[in-house]
Amino acid sequence: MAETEISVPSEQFTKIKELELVPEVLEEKAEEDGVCRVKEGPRPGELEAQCTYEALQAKMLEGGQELVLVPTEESQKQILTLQTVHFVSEDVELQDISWLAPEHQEGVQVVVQQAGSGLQPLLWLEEGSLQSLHQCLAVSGQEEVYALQEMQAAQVHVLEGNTAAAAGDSEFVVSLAENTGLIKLEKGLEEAQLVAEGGFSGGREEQLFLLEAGPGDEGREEIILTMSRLNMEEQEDKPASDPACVEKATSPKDHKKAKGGERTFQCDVCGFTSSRISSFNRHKKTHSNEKPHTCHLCLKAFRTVTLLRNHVNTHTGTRPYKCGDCDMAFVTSGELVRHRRYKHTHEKPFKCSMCKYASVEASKLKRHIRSHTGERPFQCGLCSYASKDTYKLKRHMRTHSGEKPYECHVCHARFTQSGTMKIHVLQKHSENVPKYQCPHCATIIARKSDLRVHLRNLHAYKATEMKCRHCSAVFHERYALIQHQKTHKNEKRFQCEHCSYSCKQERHLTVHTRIHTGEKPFACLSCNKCFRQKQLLNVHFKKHHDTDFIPTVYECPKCGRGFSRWTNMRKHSEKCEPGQEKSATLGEGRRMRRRKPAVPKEAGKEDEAAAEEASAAKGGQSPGEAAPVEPGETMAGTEDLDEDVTCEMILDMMDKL
DNA sequence: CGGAGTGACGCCCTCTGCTGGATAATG
DNA sequence: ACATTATCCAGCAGAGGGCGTCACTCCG
Repeated sequence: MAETEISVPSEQFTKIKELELVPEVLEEKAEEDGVCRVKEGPRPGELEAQCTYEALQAKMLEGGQELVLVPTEESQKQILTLQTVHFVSEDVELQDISWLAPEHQEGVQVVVQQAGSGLQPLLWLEEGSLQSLHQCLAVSGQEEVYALQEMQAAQVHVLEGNTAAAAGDSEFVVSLAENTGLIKLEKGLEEAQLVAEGGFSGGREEQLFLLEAGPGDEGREEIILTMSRLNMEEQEDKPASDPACVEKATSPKDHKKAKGGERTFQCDVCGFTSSRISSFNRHKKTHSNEKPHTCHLCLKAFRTVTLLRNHVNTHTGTRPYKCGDCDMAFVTSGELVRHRRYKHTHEKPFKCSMCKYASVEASKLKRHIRSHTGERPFQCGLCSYASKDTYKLKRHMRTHSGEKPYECHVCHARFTQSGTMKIHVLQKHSENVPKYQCPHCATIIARKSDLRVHLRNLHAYKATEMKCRHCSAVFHERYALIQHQKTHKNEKRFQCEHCSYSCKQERHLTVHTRIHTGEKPFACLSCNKCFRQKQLLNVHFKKHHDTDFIPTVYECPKCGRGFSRWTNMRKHSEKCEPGQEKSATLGEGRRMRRRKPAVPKEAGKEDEAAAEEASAAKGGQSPGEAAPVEPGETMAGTEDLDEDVTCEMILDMMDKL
């Protein structure tokens, strides 16, 4: 006897699950396949009639799990999902169609096509006179194709989402699906069992069909036939490895007489013993991968009906376990208990032995312990990064793929993490943006993390002393140092030895001192004229020796007179007679040539600089006085003169020149 | 046989904090 | 004009919460 069991590959399960068998999706897929959809499914009792087609096309879909039957007359589609089958006789020849009655062999073609790594079963049946389902239906395994007639018994689940079961027992309907029917087409031991489960006898013999209807709440119109193996315990020729015939698999020596004369059954795998055959059978199934209970929506298989029901509930949204303290509801009692621990009782049975951490779930404690041990089991395949859990690795992989799944709904900027997007929206597009006040100073910072940087940089205690650049004071906190140095800001601490001139910066005093020394270190290469400052030399050179030089001119908006300095123009403009304004564009003075104007930020600074300049001029001599020149030598502090002072002086010189 | 309880794995989320580039302010 | 510094901002990772799902055992 041959046995073929088709397991549902996880990949396929995922794919089908993603489709969720939503009608629209299925219709799309149907159009892609060029296959029409059933608009109204057959009633369970009409299975044979529905499966009698003038031309029947059956092929495996998605990894060999489905047969698509395409009737030509009604342009309808049925999907047969084949699970596990058993065969009465020895394996049949793949291309052998002798299993068909001679009168039906004409026009039938059985083709096995190669697909993927293995022999992908692909069955095409083209025949015009088949009269019944069992004649035209074959069952394919991983590498073989068999006729339905070769099977001793099989279950065929006919799922029809929008059709009420014709004869479904209410208990059975509740236990598997809302609309479930069962056709029993074979007499035997299974009959009693199936009838007990809500089946009913159909009109055929030698075949066993279980017809299931889908939930019917999603408007599904397609029909899915699911074929799965029945409990074949009574078959004599079943292999010992078949978990369904565990009693057969247990040798007679395993049958022991218990007290009172009852037999006990011992598992030859783990030694488990039971006096009840039902318990023993159930235990034996734990050693096998047998999953006879298949979800008709996603084809996933389960070992027990309970598991299947819980799974189906995930499709239907049925959540029997409702929380008494909130509106949440769950599929299983375990989920409810866990939810209550998280949200209501806050019971955390799993406690870390190394810290105070406690969790609701053991897996969370296990994950937490990795933060102590440093274990990083999840290695990135593209770099050296390894994470402590799968999600972090998945999140990390976005750095390689460039994926930015989170989009700002306002500006459509994209982000790699939801948290980043959230703070972006908060800071950029929200009205009440939270700010963080530094507890040690008046600084207000937009982000908490940046406040921490601020505290670290400005308010943290530094072991090394930080000296004031103006005096001998030392500080251990940078903010205190800065505040202290500001007190030196308006001090004119640099006093000229030769006159009453004083200034705030040493470099200004250096320039001033040249007035007394007569030093003019900057000589013009074209005319040998010497200057105390490099900038003055540059201005001279541009004005007298650079033919391309066009000086910046600020025009008075009232009279149009040109000034090289904006401040001079403004002073003039204030005294200029009104009514002579040329144009509105000259309201603030016209700039020429100069791209970045030396417009002062504060008028006070301008006045302050002018006063300083006046002070320097008052205490010294005229700037045109000659001084010895040392070729190639530049005076320190003259190349980076403060704009507030030096530019004013230079521009004033330009006006004078 | 079914339900409860438990464990395990996975997924997704939030909160948090650090980092470094960009930019503005300042000297 | 330039250098330095503070703040802004997105990227990224650590840690943990909460739920979905399923397998398994125990018990009535």
